[in-house]
Amino acid sequence: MQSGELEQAVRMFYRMNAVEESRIRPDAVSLCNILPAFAAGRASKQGKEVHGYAVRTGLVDDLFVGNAVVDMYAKCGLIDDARKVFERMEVKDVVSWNVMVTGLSQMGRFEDALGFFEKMRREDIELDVVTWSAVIAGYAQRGYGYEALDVFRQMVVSGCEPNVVTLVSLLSGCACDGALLHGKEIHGYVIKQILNLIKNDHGEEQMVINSLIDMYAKCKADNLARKIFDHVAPVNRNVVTWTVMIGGYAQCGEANHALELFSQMVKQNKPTKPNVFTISCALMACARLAALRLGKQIHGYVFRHRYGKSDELFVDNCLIDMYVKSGDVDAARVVFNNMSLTNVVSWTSLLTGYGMHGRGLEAIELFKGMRKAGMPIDGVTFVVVLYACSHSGLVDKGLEYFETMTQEFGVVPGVEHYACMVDLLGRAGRLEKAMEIINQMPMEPGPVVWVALLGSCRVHTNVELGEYASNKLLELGCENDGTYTLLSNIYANAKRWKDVARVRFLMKDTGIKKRPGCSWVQGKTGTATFYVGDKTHPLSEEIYNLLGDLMYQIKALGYVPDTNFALHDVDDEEKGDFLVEHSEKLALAYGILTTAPGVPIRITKNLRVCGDCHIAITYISKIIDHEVILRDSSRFHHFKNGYCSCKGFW
DNA sequence: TTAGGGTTAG
Repeated sequence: MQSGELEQAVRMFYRMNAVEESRIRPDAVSLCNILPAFAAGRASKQGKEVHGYAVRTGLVDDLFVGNAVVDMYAKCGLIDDARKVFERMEVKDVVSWNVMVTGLSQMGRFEDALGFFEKMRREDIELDVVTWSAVIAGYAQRGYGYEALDVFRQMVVSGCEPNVVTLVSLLSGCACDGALLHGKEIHGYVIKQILNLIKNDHGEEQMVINSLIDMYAKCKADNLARKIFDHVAPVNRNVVTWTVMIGGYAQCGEANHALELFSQMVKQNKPTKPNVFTISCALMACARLAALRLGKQIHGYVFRHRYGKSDELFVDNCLIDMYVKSGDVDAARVVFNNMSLTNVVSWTSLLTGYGMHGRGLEAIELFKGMRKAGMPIDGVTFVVVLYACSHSGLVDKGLEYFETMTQEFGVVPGVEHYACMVDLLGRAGRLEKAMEIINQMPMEPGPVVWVALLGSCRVHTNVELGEYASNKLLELGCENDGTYTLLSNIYANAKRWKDVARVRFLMKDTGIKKRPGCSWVQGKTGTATFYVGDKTHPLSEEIYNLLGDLMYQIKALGYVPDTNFALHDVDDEEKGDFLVEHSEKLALAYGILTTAPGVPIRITKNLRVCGDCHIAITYISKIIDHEVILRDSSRFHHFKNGYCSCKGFW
């Protein structure tokens, strides 16, 4: 409810009091008009007074008034008061029960809501579409898609006809865990219902179609989602239709498609104005791709189209995240500094940024500022602070924070904090101390802890501990390409080719494929993507020629190819050739060819940067007139004048 | 009178 409406309701209320004094009694109808207004405005004080009036006058015994009072208390968060009134009602109907079921569900007491639902069934109260929809929505909001689907089935069996609300709730539940994709008969049913809605010209089918698109996109069936999207005539698409499709692509890792669609949205003949949801989805896509240029354009769009005060905070937080992940943490800081209002997300996003870019000291300063500003410091804050220490090699500072987080802040370390400590010590090469921390853990070390240890074993070539960590991961059922690849790399590093072959065989046997390494550069005309040994780019010949030149030049400066990273069981000369073809080197050469002197080259890699590429790019940065900003799956590396910002902590 | 769709930090 708008605040104006609430004021109006309050005025009505005082007029009603005056009326009471003049002995003209407001009737049930007036109470049923006023109570929902107080419910919507969460105005429990006024609501209570009206309740008092209803008791004094006996109007509370009216079924509709009773229901409105219960609903008012429930909506104001006073669910126990709601329940007391409900219990005292002599005559109840299905609405009285429905109000309690939804009230409890929305107060986070879903178990109790289900208790009421069961009681309704036991007492043979005829359930209506609102009861069923409320329970389906309750499951859906908690991410229990299968349960929502199950209740939906029971509803259909009982003969109760679903409506738009039911379908929208069901689909939002199915979007959480892909349940609908496994229930084809329900799919058919939903489609039939939508067709019915369209045929009967309800005008509400758009909402169901939007939910359907969202559900498919969230179930990673983005092709299917797009099919439906394309099927909807452009005039019938509203801002949500666009947003769910853009957000769906962003979450499916199809950020390019998301951004194409965003451009299409704002360039239509009669454009649909993106709202904050759309903006945040588009910025999320930019952040994933590190698409700084497009992110800046969206920033410009936001600036020109001034969003409301309450939306500003949300959009600014998304902008900070976009700038941080696109490699421009200083731009993120400017956004932060210009915010009239910040919240914990704003601070944490920027803190993460300083961590990712290896600017640990600034992260620590920001953390101090966060305390001064009175922001809540919780477990998440410490994950970020420890991460920042870890990526800047601030081992002692990290150990200090780990000690004080409980003593000073009352935050008990969870598995994720131990994982940060293992990472912190591991990156710094203190593997024994990392193992000591693991042995001291009061809980079972989860996969995150072993992954952190395994990663460090890879960097610091510790075969024994690496084998131990990967065995632990396999015991925990983490049979993914990352575990096997890291282990295989550790063996290859130690020249244990038989073991490499064994791991590769295991991968083949279990059908696990290594994700191919892939790097991309944002050029003026779009994104150029490269895989290992890629020769598909139109500039391929120039790229390889330039790389050949660069290799020749840096070898003269002292660069020796680190063949440990080639990981093929061939002789060293051949390995050198494989190394030249790594995706990050190809991306860099393309960047040099297409970027004006003095302008930074921004590269993104889906996996961690290869050690040899890291050394090579450090050398190359001595002889080119560009800063190279490389984001890998772990952090940012800023290469300039023969130096990398990561200082070896990667 | 009661139920409903799309966003941010680790």
